[in-house]
Amino acid sequence: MKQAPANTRFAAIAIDVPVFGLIDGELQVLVANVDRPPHYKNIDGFVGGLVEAHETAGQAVVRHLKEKAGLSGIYTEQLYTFSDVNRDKRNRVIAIAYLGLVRPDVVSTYQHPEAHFVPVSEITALAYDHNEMLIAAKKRLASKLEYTNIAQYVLPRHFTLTQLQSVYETLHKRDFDKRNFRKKILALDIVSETGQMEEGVKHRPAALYKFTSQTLQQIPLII
Amino acid sequence: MKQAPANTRFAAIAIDVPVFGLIDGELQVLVANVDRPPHYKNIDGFVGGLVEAHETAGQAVVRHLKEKAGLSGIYTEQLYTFSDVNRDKRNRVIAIAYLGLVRPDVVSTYQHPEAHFVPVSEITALAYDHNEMLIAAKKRLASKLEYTNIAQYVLPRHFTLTQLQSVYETLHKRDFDKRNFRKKILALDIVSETGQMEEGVKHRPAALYKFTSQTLQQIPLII
DNA sequence: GCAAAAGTGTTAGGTATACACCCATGC
DNA sequence: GCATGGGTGTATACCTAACACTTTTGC
Repeated sequence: MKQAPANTRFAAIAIDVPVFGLIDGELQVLVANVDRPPHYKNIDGFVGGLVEAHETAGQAVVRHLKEKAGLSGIYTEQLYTFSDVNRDKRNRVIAIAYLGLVRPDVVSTYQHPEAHFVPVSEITALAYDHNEMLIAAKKRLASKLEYTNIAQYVLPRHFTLTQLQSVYETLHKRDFDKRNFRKKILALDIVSETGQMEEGVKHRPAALYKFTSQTLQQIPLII
Repeated sequence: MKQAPANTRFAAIAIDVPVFGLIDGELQVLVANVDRPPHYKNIDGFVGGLVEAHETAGQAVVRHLKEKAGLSGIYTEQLYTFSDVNRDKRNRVIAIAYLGLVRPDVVSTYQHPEAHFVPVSEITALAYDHNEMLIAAKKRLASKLEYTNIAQYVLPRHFTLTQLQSVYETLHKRDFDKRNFRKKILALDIVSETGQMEEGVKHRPAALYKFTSQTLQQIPLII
């Protein structure tokens, strides 16, 4: 592969990945400490890094998530490309943002020297333009819930209908009627019973369900 | 603005814009001749070009549309970023694709030495990965019709309800019942009568409508 | 008066919403 | 036996879909 003429190569290409997880009805996002004085001193930012000459943006996402957050095999999708001239105050970096999702067991057992999950509600200032990225990512997630089976990527493989409902309630900031929610979800045939029941809970155990398709599918209108 | 270290700057950044217009129930797209031997000889591709050091991707879109297609003030939105290592066989170029839309009068009077509109149905091989871009762009347009007022950008400012219906029919490749379509659109309050009527048609003149909001709005479910 | 597209209402079936009580388990 | 969340049905209002004829204009 030849390189483009040097004067056309003024920018570095980065990927950044807000990774969301949902625990106890609270939306969490993965952040890492950014410490690049003088502009970014001891401030949180999403996990990300440069794209290299031999890889696609998607491959860079996989690599950086593994190296900098110890995450692999998680759901990601491209979100938006941020190209403001001063989005990185140090030099010109174009960032291809991705949305990442992890299941609750990942969040609750997460241990990593560089990165950690924090409730989105506690996020204040982030490095670069990551606050803007966060808004775009939350919006994308909430909207995809309505017309895809994306909820599966923030749930355990086997889950109760109440857990599923809680995903919708958390991300849409409103409550749904339990009976109506169940009727709708079951009518859509996007989940099926596993035959298993919850165990070790101090109330009546719930039936466990799974998504019928393990890949992202468009659903004709969920909520 | 300092530059990033040279070894991180291996790629050029480009924007590419499939611009759609709708004429007589046929979807048209703007292409220009690409002639960059040996890989791309005399083949069509979308209008686009490099992003420069001082501008955002959005600004590059405005500039290239003006310079290479004589278009300004048209609707555009970011679509997807293509980063395959060999998407441009000559050297590494990352392309931020945008979707562009023009009104019918633009398509029907369009004259430009470098670019021209062709029916999407007649498109075969395009340069670079532009066939893939075309698919993504058509999909985006069709899907945004369903939950936004984006149709306005492919219609005259004043249009008949039949013209509006025809936009939906063309992009969804199916027919709608005229009475039901009108009821639905009018109930949504996204268009209002202008008070004017069609002129110079050899049949009963239709009432002319306009969109109540001239900016892109989410609509609670159109079709 | 004919061709061409505009414009308009009703009915039936299905979907969405609102709403309250009994059940199974752990402690 | 009590606290906790699991699980279920019905009635009403609303929305969707199917369907055909009359009106206005240009020629």
